[in-house]
Amino acid sequence: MSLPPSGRRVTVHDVAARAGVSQPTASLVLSNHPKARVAAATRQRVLEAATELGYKPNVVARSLARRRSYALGLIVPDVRNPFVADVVAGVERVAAQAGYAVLLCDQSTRDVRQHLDVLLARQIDGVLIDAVGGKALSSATVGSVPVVLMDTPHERWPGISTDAAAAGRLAAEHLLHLGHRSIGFIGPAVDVHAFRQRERGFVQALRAAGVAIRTECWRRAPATVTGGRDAMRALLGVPSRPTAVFCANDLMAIGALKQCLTAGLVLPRDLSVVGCDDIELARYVTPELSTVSVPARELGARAARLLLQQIEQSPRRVQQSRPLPVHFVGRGSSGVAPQAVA
Amino acid sequence: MSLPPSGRRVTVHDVAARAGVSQPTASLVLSNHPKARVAAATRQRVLEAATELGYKPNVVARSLARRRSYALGLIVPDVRNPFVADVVAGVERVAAQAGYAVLLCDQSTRDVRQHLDVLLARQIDGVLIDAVGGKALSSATVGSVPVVLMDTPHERWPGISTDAAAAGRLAAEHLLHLGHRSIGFIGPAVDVHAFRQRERGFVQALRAAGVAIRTECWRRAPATVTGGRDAMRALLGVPSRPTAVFCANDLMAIGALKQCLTAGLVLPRDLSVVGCDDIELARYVTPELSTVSVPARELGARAARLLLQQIEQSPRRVQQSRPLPVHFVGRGSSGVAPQAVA
DNA sequence: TTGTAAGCGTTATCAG
DNA sequence: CTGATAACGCTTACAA
Repeated sequence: MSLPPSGRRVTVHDVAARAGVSQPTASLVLSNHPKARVAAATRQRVLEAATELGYKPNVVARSLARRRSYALGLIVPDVRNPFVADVVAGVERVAAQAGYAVLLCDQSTRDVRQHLDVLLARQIDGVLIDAVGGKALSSATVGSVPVVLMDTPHERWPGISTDAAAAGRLAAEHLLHLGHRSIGFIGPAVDVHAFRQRERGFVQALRAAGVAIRTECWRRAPATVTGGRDAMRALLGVPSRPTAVFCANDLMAIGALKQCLTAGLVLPRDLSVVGCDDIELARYVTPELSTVSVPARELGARAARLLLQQIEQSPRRVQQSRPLPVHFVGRGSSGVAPQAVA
Repeated sequence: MSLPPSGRRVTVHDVAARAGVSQPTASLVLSNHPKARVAAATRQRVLEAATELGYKPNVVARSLARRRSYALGLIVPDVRNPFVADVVAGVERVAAQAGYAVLLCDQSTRDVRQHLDVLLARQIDGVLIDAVGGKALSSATVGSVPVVLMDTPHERWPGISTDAAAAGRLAAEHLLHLGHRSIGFIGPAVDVHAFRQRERGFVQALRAAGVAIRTECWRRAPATVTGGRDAMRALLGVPSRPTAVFCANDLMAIGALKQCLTAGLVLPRDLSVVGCDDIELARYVTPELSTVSVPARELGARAARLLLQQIEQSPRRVQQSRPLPVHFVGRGSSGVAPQAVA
């Protein structure tokens, strides 16, 4: 029946030959171009030939000719952070449904610039960058490929953000409402916008309430579980320790929580801990983590959609969308402040 | 100084022109081919021209010509599972260092076959598939591209696995050693080799010890936190419930643990729970989760290396490597069996 | 050592 | 409606 061309993969050429049409004609019907004006009979023959031969288009060749790769770059800080994994999942879904491949780039491997170089060389149609440090972008060169930033507002490129300042504020208001006045903070030193804003929003709300910032209760640590744990260990050592601590993300908060338990504290009686992100596991630690819920998946999905829109209706002006709303989720790790504060 | 070709990206052609050499010559030095015999002076000129123009190679064009894309496909069940995220991180690192891009494919989006079709059309140089159900592979067609499977032994393709049977066995031995005789299990129904083997190893060890399998204590649920939670809820309802439960992964175990606490049990006094994977957060739940440590990152890294090896020294015979060792980690969620068992 | 010519598999632009 | 012909940007013989 079919003539499997020895060895080689079957190309449009083979299909055309078998259907008895010219190669470009075959191409026309196979890439079912909207304005493909081709006789029904011919189209039929071509399609038959294609299925008979088991024709699969070569996307690389197509990319070269069309100067479109139908691939997206996705640069993230660290896939192993559950929040980031959610973002990735959101991106992947939207991209796949639109027929785009996702090239995953983890910053633990190379820095943003290097990743961008690689991605550009691969002719990706657009790039998504999640939570990158401010400086890393300034020197970045992307030519004319669309970029969409996640949680990193930038004058040059559009982006989708979550309402990080509100997240900090909500955490502060919650703690203030519970009567806390001696409050600590644990966050990373990196220059990542979302983290800074979370901190800012937190600080501003405290200030607005007339609560003094105790600098000795402000701790910097990597945004990881162990970072949170270590920072909390240090924090528990300061004289007249705070009655509540806000951590810049849930991983840190979970580490901090654990450290408290290890130190024999009873939560939230002795100390309130509040996180940020609301990763799935936040409600599975003990006590359950009070936190600010941030829509990670949605962040990824929206960013991906925005990018696709940029790519496909290219020179359209992009209206800056408002940040995705966050909301506080009260659980067991936070409670009313101890009455007696020296 | 430089002549930035209007609009267009700069190509080898531009570089050649500027250096006053033929285009293929420029290509030769730029793709620094090992056997590129080209005069030092010429090479120099070409390189200068390249940097002056800011030349970046077009990987798509190169891929078409070389019939090699320097890209890998990575198909995973769900990036949001921390174990999987670790695997992904391992793969990404190795691939990036070797100059390969990683196309991430999540099975929550499409099934394996569909992902494979897309990947093949993109001319990827190889595919990594993690923990796929047995049937999904049988119908898969990949032509001649190398495939490496993770935790999914298969007659047709090489792979790297973790010692899943040992994992189950270790969990069983631990519980038996603690005196448990009435033991339950929570695992997914899916036909994924690693899960099956964990269960098998567990069952065999129990049988070997003469412990009867109580089928009413054998629960199927999705391999997620909520799956584990729901299964445990059901399990707590059975008459004369088991004194210990093994969960096929840590997510399920964490869900199960939580359900126990919610139900007012005191662990490990009332019930012992053991997980499998040893994700980072296992030691941050309360009580800390006893589990079997499985080297996720290493699994990903090894698989990636094996795949690269297959790609680069293609027809070399692949020696099947032995499974990656696992080890038991005793923590607070498991303890000696209650003396009195009706 | 270098340049010429051909090709990788598609798509796009034209005449016929 | 169809079929040459020419790109797309790079690699790779093979001559010069």
